[in-house]
Amino acid sequence: MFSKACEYGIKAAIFIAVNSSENNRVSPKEISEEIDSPQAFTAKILQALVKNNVIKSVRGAYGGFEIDKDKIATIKLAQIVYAIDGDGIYNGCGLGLHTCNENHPCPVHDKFKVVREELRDMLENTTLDQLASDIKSGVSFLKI
Amino acid sequence: MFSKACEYGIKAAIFIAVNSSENNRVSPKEISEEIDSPQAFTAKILQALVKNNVIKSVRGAYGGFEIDKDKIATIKLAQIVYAIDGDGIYNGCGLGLHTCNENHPCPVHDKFKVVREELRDMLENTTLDQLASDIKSGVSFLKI
DNA sequence: TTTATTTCGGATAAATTTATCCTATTTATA
DNA sequence: TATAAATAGGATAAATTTATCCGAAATAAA
Repeated sequence: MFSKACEYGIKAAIFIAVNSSENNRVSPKEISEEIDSPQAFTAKILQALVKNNVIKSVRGAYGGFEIDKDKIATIKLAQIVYAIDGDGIYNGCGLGLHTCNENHPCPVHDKFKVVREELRDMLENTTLDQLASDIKSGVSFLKI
Repeated sequence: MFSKACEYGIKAAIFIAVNSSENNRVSPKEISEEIDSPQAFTAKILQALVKNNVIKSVRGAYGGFEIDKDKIATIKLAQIVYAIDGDGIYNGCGLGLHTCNENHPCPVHDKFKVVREELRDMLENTTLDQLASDIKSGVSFLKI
């Protein structure tokens, strides 16, 4: 469904959110250990999230990644997916047609629309704080 | 959502269905031209569909690919996707966790479940003849 | 101001997916 | 039986995604 990069990005953002809510800045090393991902690759993905204003980086000694506490509740899964995988999941044709729309639909256009709307809905109505709180309470997990 | 191979596979199967309903056997060349896909790669995908009993191949002169007329209405999109992409889309974790289930869920487990069920539903309730008839009536298209 | 720490970013490598090529095998027809 | 036409399948190449490495730039603290 999502690229590996996007999976890492989502998990990393959740982990950062959990820590930022406790005023704790984290490094790529800590992140990749907690979410079980390759460190250098994860660092690249973090850069993309920084560029897209999903997370904040602080360079230099005692630096790391964080999210403004009061922003955690406003960040949607959709923003993370968009930052890493782009808008293909929303706008791309299910069968890869270049031109696929109501007037010139691919064979599964209508059927896919339902699924895609469901997905879009989910991504746009799920915020980082919801996901982070489940991690904090031990209801959900970031690895294994 | 699906791999390129799977996209080609779905389109190829629809094209074969359209032709088989008119007692017309088709070649990889015709198929790849009609669905705008690389010929040799498409041929490989057709082999996978043959192995999984989605389509039938006839070797030798005057050979080609076809689907038993009375089988077209029974073939579900799900079978094609399974033959090419496997069951990852059903069973895989949205965030790539090896162990992700009700007892040990990833952060988006419940939210994803809804989308995945919608997708599964769609794939298991869409048959080749439905898709083929839209192509025949010019309502939907296989390329551009 | 120097040093240690840490992100940034470019270059490169490995793995996977996508795509091509060529030969073997099969089969209908002459 | 010989021939031509067609799928099967292995080997290989190209493209993309995933992953690693290393030096440059930034920054806090000594």
